[in-house]
Amino acid sequence: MPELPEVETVRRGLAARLAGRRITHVTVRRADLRRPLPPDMGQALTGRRLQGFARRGKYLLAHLDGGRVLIVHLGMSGRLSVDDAPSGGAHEHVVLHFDDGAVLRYEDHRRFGLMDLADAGRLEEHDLLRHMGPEPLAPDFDGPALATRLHAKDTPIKAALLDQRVIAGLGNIYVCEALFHAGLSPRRRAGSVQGRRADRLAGAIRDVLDAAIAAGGSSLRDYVQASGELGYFQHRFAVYDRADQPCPGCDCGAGVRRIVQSGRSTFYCAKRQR
DNA sequence: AGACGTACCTGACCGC
DNA sequence: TGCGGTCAGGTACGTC
Repeated sequence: MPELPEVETVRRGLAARLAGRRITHVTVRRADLRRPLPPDMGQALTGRRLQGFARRGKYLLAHLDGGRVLIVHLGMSGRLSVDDAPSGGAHEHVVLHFDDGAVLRYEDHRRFGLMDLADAGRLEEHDLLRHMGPEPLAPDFDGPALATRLHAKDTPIKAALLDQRVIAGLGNIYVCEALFHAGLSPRRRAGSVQGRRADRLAGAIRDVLDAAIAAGGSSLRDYVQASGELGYFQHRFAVYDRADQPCPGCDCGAGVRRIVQSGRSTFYCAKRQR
C-alpha cells in the first residue's frame, strides 16, 4: 500500500499533532508483525517525548528524546491514525497514549508492516535503511542521478523502479503512473533509460509524487491520513487499475493495457509509452 | 545479476 | 448462503 506519498502525508499529520508530546503509556496487543516487535519497545517508548517525524522511502522515523528512533513501515495495509479513541478492533496492534490525551493507533490487518528501534546517530547504518536508493524528492535528485542508478541494469524499467535500492519510496501505483507520464514502456530495459529519457523519468517521478502528496495520497482499501481522512489521488490515476479504459488525452483504440511483470500488475498505454 | 516462484496474512470480490 | 479461486499499495528468501 502505502507508498512514499501516503507515508509522507501520514508523517505530516503526525508531526502537526504529536511533535513535542510525551508518551505516557504503550499498549501492545500483537507483537507478531512481519517481524516481531522489539521486546523492550513499550519500555523504550514510555516516558519519551516525540521530537519530530522524518521519512526515508516508505519508512516513517519517529525521533524520541534520549537519542532513539522508532522506525515504522506500514507494509500493505498498515494504518496510523491519531485522536480517535482506540477502536479495540481485531487489527489494532499497538496503541500509544500521550500526555495531552491524544491516542495513536497502529492497525494492520495483513501484518506485513513492522516496527523497530534504532539509535539516531547510526540510523543510516540500520539494516532496513542502509541499502536504500536516493530520495526522489531530494533537491539533488535529477535525470543524471537516476541514470547512474539504472546504468547497465538488464531488467525491465518497471522492476528497477520498484527496487528500493535503485530509488526509494516508489511502489506499484506510482511506478505505473510515472512511466506513463514519462512516455516510457514498462518493458524497456532499465539500462536504456539514459540522457533525455532519464531526465523525463526523473521529472515525471517527482511530479507524480508531488501531486499525490498534495492530494493527501491515494486511498484504495486501507489507507487513510493520520486524521482519518481519505486521500483522493486515486481519482487522478492515468493508468493504474484502469485496464481497458482510455488513457487521458490519448486516442489509442485499445486503451490501457494490463500485463504482469515479476508477479505484479503493470498498467500502461502501448501507444504513448515506448 | 536477474528472473521467477513462494511465503508472510487477511479480506474483498467473483463465479458457480 | 457458501465455497473455492484470485487479487491486493510490500518485502525477503531460495533456486535456477
